[in-house]
Amino acid sequence: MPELPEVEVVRRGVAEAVVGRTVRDVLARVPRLRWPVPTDLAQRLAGQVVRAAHRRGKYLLMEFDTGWLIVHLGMSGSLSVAAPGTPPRTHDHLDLVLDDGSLLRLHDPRRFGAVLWHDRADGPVESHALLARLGVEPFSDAFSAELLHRATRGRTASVKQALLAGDVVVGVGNIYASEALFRAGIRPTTRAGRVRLARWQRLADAIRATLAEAIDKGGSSLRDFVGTQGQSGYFQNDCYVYDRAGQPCRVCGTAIRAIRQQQRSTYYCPSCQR
DNA sequence: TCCATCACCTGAGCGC
DNA sequence: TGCGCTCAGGTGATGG
Repeated sequence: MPELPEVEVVRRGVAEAVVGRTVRDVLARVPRLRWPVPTDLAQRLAGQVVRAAHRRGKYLLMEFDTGWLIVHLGMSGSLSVAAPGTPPRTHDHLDLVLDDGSLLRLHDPRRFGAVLWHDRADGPVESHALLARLGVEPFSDAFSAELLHRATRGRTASVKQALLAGDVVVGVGNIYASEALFRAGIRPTTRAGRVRLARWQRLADAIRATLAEAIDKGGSSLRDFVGTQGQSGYFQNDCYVYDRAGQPCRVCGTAIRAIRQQQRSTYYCPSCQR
């Protein structure tokens, strides 16, 4: 499922294949995904050039002269470039038809994704309701142990829940939260408000390292994710704990434990993580 | 303000 | 083989 690394891999693919190209048409095959798909996308985008591909958290932002196409891949979404005339498969919900007839195609079986439009006349895209409340980017200068420490004082939720909430740091989903907490040696159930600054420093370093490594490996393909050329990622081969319940810890050999937190699976090593 | 829970959705996997 | 159930999980809405 797409987290920050997967969206970043997609963004790079879109930047390479689509930026600078002109949109000829938009074909939406479903009226809504998580939210209604704007019905006037074809009128808005036909004849417009894709100026840039940005990412904010797990949102992909395709910039046009008049605004931004906001795409969220949800849990099962993927974007791929298809040859002209390629017939849609089941769950191919939306095509951007480019000037040469090739297609930027959104595939999303679970339909938890979203396609939205933010008009430039309504202000910068960062002011969009879905983006305005997001926390800092983990690769930005604003991201630090001090920020994490300060933002979680007094919070009784678990440290993993604090990472997933997205109001402090963005882009860390269920997989990478478990992996980063393992690398930092912090048990996921620890109350966020009781984590000391030195441990936040280890966690901040681990978050950056885990996400960077995942991007280098093309993301994770644990279930649905593929890149814009249909390629799988390889990070899942390097997971220390995620989806490894009962298997020996790669560091100490202790059996990896699986628990439920807020209806989500959490994996950790009871020996390495305290 | 913070936190927990629910809802949305479909495919895979499992037991019967 | 087919049916029904559970699980997977990102995130907004809701209520305590």
